[in-house]
Amino acid sequence: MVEKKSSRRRWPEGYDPAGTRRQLVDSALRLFEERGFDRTSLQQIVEDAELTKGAFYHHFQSKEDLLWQIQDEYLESQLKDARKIVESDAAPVEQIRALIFLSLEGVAKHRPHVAIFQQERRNLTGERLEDVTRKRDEVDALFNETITRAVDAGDLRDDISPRLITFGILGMCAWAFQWFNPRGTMKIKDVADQFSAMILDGLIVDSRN
Amino acid sequence: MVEKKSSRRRWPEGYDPAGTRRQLVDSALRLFEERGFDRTSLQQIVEDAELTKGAFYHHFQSKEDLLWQIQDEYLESQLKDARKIVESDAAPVEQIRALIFLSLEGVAKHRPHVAIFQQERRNLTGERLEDVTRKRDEVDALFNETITRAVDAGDLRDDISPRLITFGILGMCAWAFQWFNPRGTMKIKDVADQFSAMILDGLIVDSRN
DNA sequence: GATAAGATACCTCCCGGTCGGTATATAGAG
DNA sequence: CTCTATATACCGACCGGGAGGTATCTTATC
Repeated sequence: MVEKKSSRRRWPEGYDPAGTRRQLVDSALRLFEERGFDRTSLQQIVEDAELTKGAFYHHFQSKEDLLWQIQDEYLESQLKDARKIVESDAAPVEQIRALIFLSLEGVAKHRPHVAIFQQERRNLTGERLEDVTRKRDEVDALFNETITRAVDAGDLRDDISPRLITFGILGMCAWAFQWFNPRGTMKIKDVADQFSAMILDGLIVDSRN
Repeated sequence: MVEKKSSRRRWPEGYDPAGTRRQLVDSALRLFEERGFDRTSLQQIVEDAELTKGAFYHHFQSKEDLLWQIQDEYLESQLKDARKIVESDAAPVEQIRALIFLSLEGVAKHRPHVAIFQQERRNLTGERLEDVTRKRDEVDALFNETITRAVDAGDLRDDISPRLITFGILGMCAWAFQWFNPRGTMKIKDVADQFSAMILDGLIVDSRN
């Protein structure tokens, strides 16, 4: 995969401009996850990608711009998938299960993105911060709408506010990135199923069944 | 208070060393929460406390040392309270409710500590990181033990692993600091009660009762 | 030649940390 | 009580280094 190893000034035959950008993003993804945004210098990113600052500033406006693009590509992806679920004709409760799975799947499949989004968001400022926050809120709102619909339909108890349910579920899912090990024995689908069961059916053993 | 190597130190009565130190900690608490550890310079902390770098380095070994002390004072406090709950003679399920409340109460009452612990932990290194991680794990373990006891006693269903239940609950509670507004209408006790109900009794409305 | 893609040298800024000095309070000697 | 020695508490000028960012030049493609 890594074809470009030229530290000298030579252009390979089919050189790929988009590939260079990707390489920078991928290096940043790794380094930001490992060491955090502030503790990762431009120099490190550029060396990791076997490039130079010149290349970097040809593709990005600033270090913050890179951070924003990383977060944006994840949010856009999650937003798209979440919309697909909410716009489906599945029952509200099934949509909730699907959203839980989507969220956890994101954690499992895109760890660096999630880590960076959760931990480095505050390094964004101004418009970029607003943009990312807005998109995050949109995803949250999709959860909230679905949950509210489930409550209104009488499928979920109405003595707990939908807002609180939403935050509870989001928290459970978001927290997974703190402990879930993709290489462990537990598959993310199992986590999703058990979390869903826990929230929807409850934990208490009583005499009703 | 941790003093490992000391050479017969005694505090003169007339001075107020603890006050100065507190002022530095309090300034750091505010600034770290607002701007993050890396984006807060020593100069800012010291200016905010109306002191100088000289004073700072008289009380702390380094910037990281200050960060560690802040996290430590929170963890010690939570650990103490959590132990008290687990060592009580309340029923396991009631202990779980109490632990959930403790965790959420921490978020509400010590926002800056929680924010700094959750977001800036990675800025610690070596022994200090290990120490904080160990104490965090101890708190988590108290949750886990209690939950396991509840499952073993037959109070909670046994088809969801205690470990997963623990992480679910911890996530819900930890996430609260992302959205909970202490000045809002909702009291933290209500959040705790509703989260407990959600997890323990479940959300689904069925015909069995 | 125009333009894109990238390399290299360089700039300014400010960060964490140091270090010598000073002021204050207490303890002990006389 | 005063005088002095000493430890604490704090000040603030200073430093090396590395940070993000820029200017300018070179090379490849059309």
